[in-house]
Amino acid sequence: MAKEITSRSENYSDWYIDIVKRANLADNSAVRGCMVIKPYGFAIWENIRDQLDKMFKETGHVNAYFPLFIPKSFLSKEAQHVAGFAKECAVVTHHRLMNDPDGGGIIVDPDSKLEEELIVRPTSETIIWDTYRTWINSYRDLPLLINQWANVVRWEMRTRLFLRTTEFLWQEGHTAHATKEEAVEETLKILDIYATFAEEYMAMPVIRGIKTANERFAGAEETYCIEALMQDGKALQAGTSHFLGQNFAKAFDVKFLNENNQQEYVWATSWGVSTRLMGGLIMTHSDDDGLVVPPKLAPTQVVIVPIPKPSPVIDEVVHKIMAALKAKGIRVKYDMDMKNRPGFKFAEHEMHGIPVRLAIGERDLANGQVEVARRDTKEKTQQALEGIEQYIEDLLVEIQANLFNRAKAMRDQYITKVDNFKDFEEIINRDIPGFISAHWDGTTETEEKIKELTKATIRCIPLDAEAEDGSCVLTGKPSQRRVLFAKAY
RNA sequence: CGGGAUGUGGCGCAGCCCGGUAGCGCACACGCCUGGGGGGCGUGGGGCCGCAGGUUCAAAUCCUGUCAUCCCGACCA
Repeated sequence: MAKEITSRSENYSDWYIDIVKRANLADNSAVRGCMVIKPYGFAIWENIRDQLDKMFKETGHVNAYFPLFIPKSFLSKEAQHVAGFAKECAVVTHHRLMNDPDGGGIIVDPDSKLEEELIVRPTSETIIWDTYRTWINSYRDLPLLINQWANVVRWEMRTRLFLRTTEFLWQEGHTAHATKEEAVEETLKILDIYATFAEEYMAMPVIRGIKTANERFAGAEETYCIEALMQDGKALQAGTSHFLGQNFAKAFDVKFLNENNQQEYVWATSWGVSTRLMGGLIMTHSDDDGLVVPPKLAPTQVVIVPIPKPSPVIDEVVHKIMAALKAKGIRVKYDMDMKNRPGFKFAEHEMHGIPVRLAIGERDLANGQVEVARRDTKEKTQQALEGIEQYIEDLLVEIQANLFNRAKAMRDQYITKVDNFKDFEEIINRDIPGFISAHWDGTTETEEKIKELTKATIRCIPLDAEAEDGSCVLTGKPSQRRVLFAKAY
């Protein structure tokens, strides 16, 4: 049926790439590892961005913008931070080009070498904390709750559209607080926003948890995360919120005067989600017919297809329906294209994941009906034209809920409790491995050993993990709670 | 950086072994017939065969070099 799209069972990776390209989300670019986000993909990203932005602002955050370039010396001020990012930085060394005197075209002018090289930001903690030093003097300046929407560059070895690109778009929040308690509270508040957004808007169920020391952000005291499960049984880290302690305050000498006139270092957090969410969105809901977008994030929620093509009598009814839907705040589009036939249009709209499609022909009009097709179940029904806007409003709510419930049922089905290493290996090597809930002795050595043996990593220690005495699935040493393992993107 | 593969109209590919007018499908443009799940017929436009050398009367094809991309590993949001 669907042309040029690999089925999930045939090859999940190819399926993913086919969806991204055929649904016009993104393309590879002339620059290795960098993608072009196409208008339709960007429209979805804008909806993600706008909703998150609203949630940040509702919780007291404001937006600002910091430079793309970071002086090399800044990056090295926090030891762990530089260790974590040094291997994947793009560096600006010159600022001018010239004609090659030997006729070889344009070359870098060797005389334009920079005194100090500039790093293209892989993340902005350093430049931001260097700036905060001058902004923060007193406890009255705190808390400082700033977010920025930006692009960052991480020179990864292997890239995949949306999931891992050399340049990606994200938001990064950087907050400063007077006390540790307040900073930890902020970290958790953001984690809650991320989880709420993922579940209520993306319809993507997530597990809230804490990263192990091994997986922690470079320079953080504690990293909290939301982890989602994709349809192929691999985990996707969908967002992280870091409690940075006083590490960056100390590295950049950011102190404030407390109420008792004493100097103290500031407490910090940072947190981010990226265009990777687009990958999560695709791999949570889409099927072999194309993309599936939850109604709340769909650029177009309802598309109307005239059968077989626009005509004055059909147009008139369509415009009435559109007005009624728009009055309810529903994003609706009339497909007036004259070139393609209905069957082609149906397939195209399904490929783009539009939640609801209406088909209207003169036959329907004679019956006072319209055909309603929902993208999530592919169900088609005839509905009365009268009051159709209410039916559709309710249907969009139902689709949103159905997508979440379906994804959650799948996710829950693929969380397996495991108590010995033989079972662990068997589960992790299934076609759809999913999460493994198992005991772990708490050491990095064991974590690394398990990764080496199975390619599974500890995705997180769930925040809601109950205390339970057990023994480590690999070493048999005592453990107080289960952690979640999975193969990850 | 190790292993494998590929570069030919916008996209997907054949042609290469065995040198001799650059082809097919899709897409695109126009016309007619169609029209409730990716229509049919016809006509037409579009190419330094990745790049640079070499062999040859003659190179997409053979030789040398080079660049790029993709896949599999190690690194990661």
